[in-house]
Amino acid sequence: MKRRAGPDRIEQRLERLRTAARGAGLKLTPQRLEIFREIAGSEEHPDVETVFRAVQERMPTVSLDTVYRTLWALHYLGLVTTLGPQQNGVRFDANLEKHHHFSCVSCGLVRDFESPKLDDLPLPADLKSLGSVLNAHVEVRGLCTRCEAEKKTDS
Amino acid sequence: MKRRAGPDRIEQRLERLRTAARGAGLKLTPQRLEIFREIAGSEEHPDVETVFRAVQERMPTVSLDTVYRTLWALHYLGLVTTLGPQQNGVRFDANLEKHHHFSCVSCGLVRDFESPKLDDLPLPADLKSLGSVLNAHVEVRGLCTRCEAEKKTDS
DNA sequence: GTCAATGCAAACTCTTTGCAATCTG
DNA sequence: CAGATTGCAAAGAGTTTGCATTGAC
Repeated sequence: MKRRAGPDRIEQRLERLRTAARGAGLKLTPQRLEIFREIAGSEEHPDVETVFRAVQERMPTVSLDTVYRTLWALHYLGLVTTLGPQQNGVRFDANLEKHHHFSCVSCGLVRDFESPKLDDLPLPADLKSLGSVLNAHVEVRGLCTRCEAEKKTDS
Repeated sequence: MKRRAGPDRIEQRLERLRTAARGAGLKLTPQRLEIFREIAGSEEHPDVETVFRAVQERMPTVSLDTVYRTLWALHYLGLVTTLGPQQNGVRFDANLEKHHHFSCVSCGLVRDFESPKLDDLPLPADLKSLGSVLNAHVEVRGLCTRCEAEKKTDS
C-alpha cells in the first residue's frame, strides 16, 4: 500500500519544477522529470535506492548517480528538503530528558533546547492510523550564530 | 565554545550507565566509560568521528570500531537515541507545504501528516541565542501499523 | 578462568567524481 | 551548435565484521 499524492498535486509540483528550472538555467531532461515525478508523488520519503529502482522500471537506462545528482539539484532549487540533519553519518543523543532540537541548515550543528510549552504537543487523533506514538519533539531549522556571521563576512 | 553539561549531570548519566550495564550483563570497560562520558557531556551531538578523536586524546589506543560498537550498545540499553530517522542514507522530501513527520523506530518508514494546531508552534524567545529560525515542525516517533502487527506475530 | 570486548585489517554500503559520449535549449 | 547532463567505472566516505588477543567480572 504505497501512498501517493493525487495526480493534480504531482502536476502542480512538476509545474513548479519547470518554472524553477527555466529560471536557474537547468535543463529538463527526461531523467530529471521522471525522478522528480517519483518523489513528488511519494508520501513516504523513500531512500535513494528505492527512487532509483522505481524510475528504472520506466527508464531502464537511468543510472544511480543521476538520481543522486538530480536530487541534489532539486535541493539546490529549493524544490525538495532532506530528512534529518543534513550531514553524513549517524549521530547520537544522550539527553533522555524531554527536549527539542535546533539544527543549522548550513553546517549541520545540532543543539538541544528546552521548552515546557512544547513538551506536551496536541497531536492529532488520526495519527494512530499511522501507528502508535512513543514520543514527539520539535525540530527547528535555521542558521546558527556562527554561520550567520560567516555569511555576512562573505558578502 | 564547546558546550558541555555540568559535571553533576554527567555523573548522573554515568550512574545510570553503571546500573543498566550491570542489569544487561555488559562489561564496563574503560573505553565504554570514556566514550559515554564524551557524549553524555556534549550538547552538540557530535558525529562518530568527532567522538572518536576526543576520546583518543585521553586514550590513544581506542579504535574507531569500538566507538561504533559502544554507541550502538548504549543505544540498545536505551541510554542514547539517534538523531534523524534511523536508517542509512539521505532521504528527500518534496512536500513544501507545512507538515510534520511520523517515523517508525523499527523500520524507518516516514510519513507526513498535517495538523493546523501544530503549524504555529510557540518557540521560546531565547532560541535566537542559538541562531535565526527558518522553520519548525514536529517529529513523532512510534511504531508503524505494519511493525506493530509483526511484533504481535513474533511473540 | 571464562567469556565478552578490543584493536586491527579487510569487507561492505552508500555517495561522489572524472571523463567521453549524448542530448537539451 | 555549445555547454550542460548522462552513464559508466572507479574512487571516497562512513560503517560493519571476522578473528586473535586482551581484560572485566
